[in-house]
Amino acid sequence: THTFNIMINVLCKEGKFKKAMEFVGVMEISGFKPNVVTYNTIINGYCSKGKIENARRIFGEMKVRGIYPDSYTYGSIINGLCKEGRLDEGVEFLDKMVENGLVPTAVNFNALIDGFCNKGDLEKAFGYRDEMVKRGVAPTLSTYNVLIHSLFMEGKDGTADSLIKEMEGKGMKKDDVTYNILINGYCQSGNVKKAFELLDEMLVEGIQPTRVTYTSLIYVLSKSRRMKEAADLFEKVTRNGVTPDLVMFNALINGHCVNGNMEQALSVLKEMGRRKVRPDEVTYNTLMQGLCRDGKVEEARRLLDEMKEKGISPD
RNA sequence: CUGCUCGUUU
Repeated sequence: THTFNIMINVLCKEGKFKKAMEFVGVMEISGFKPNVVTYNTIINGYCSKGKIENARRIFGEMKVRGIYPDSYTYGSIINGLCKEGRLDEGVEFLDKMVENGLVPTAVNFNALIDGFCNKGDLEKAFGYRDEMVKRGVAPTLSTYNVLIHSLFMEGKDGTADSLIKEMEGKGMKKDDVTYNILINGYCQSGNVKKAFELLDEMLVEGIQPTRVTYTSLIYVLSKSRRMKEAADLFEKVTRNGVTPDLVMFNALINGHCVNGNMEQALSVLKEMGRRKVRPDEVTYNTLMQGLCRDGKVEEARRLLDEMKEKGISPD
C-alpha cells in the first residue's frame, strides 16, 4: 500500500488524476486496500490544483467507504480553500473537524493564518495565532515565517523584527525560509547590499542557501543592471552543485531580457534543454516579451509556434 | 507513504 501511495502521489502532483484513480483500482485488484493516506494524497492533489469540488467528492467517498478523514485530510481542504481566498469556508472546515472529534494542529492553523495574511487581513491572521495558543497549540516556525513574510512585505519591518525576537526567545532559530523571506524582501525593494548581508549572516549561521535564495539574488542583481554579477552567481552556484530549477532559469532569462541581451537569454533556453529542465509559459512569455521589445517580432512568432508544439498553452 | 510558510514573466 505504501508503494502504491507513493506512485499515486507522483501522479497527483503531475495533475494526472485519471491515472491516479486507475492506480487505486489496480491496487485494490492486487489485494491492497486504499487507506487514509491514499485518500489524503488524492484530496491534496486536487486541492493544490484548485479543484476543491473534486476534492470534496473524494472526501465524501472516503467516508462512505468507512475511512475517517484525519487532520491531513482537513488540512489539505482548508489549505485549498484558503489559497482560493475562500477563508470563511476554511474556517468552517476547521470547525467541522472539531465537531468530528479531531484536534486542529499547528499546520491547520498556519494554513488559515497564511490565507488571512494573503488577504491583507493581519488582524484576523494574528487573531488565529492567538486562537491557536488559547487552544493549547504552540505556534511553529512556519507560523512565524508566515507572519514575518506578510509584515515584511507590508513594510512593517519593526513588527517583523519584534516577531523574530519573540520567536528566538522561544528557542526557535531563523531557518532557510526565514532568511529567504528577508532576503527576498530586500531584493524586491532593490536593496542589494542588505540582501547580501543577510546571505552572509545565513552562511555564518550554517544555513545553506537554496534555489529560492539564489533566485532572489539573481532577480535583484538583474534589476539593478548588474547582469554580469547575476550570471556569474548563477554560474558559480551551479558549478558548486546546485541544480538550477525552472524558476531559477526563468529569473536568469528575464535578467538577460531586461538587460537587452536576447542572445544570452536564448542561449540560456538552450542550456535548459541540455539540463532537461522543461520551459514553461513563464519562460516563453519572458522571452517573447523581450524579443518584441527588441523589435524581433518574427523571432517571437517562432517561439510562439515552438511553445505550441511543446503543448504549452499561451496566454 | 499524505497536509502549512519563501523565489521567476504579465
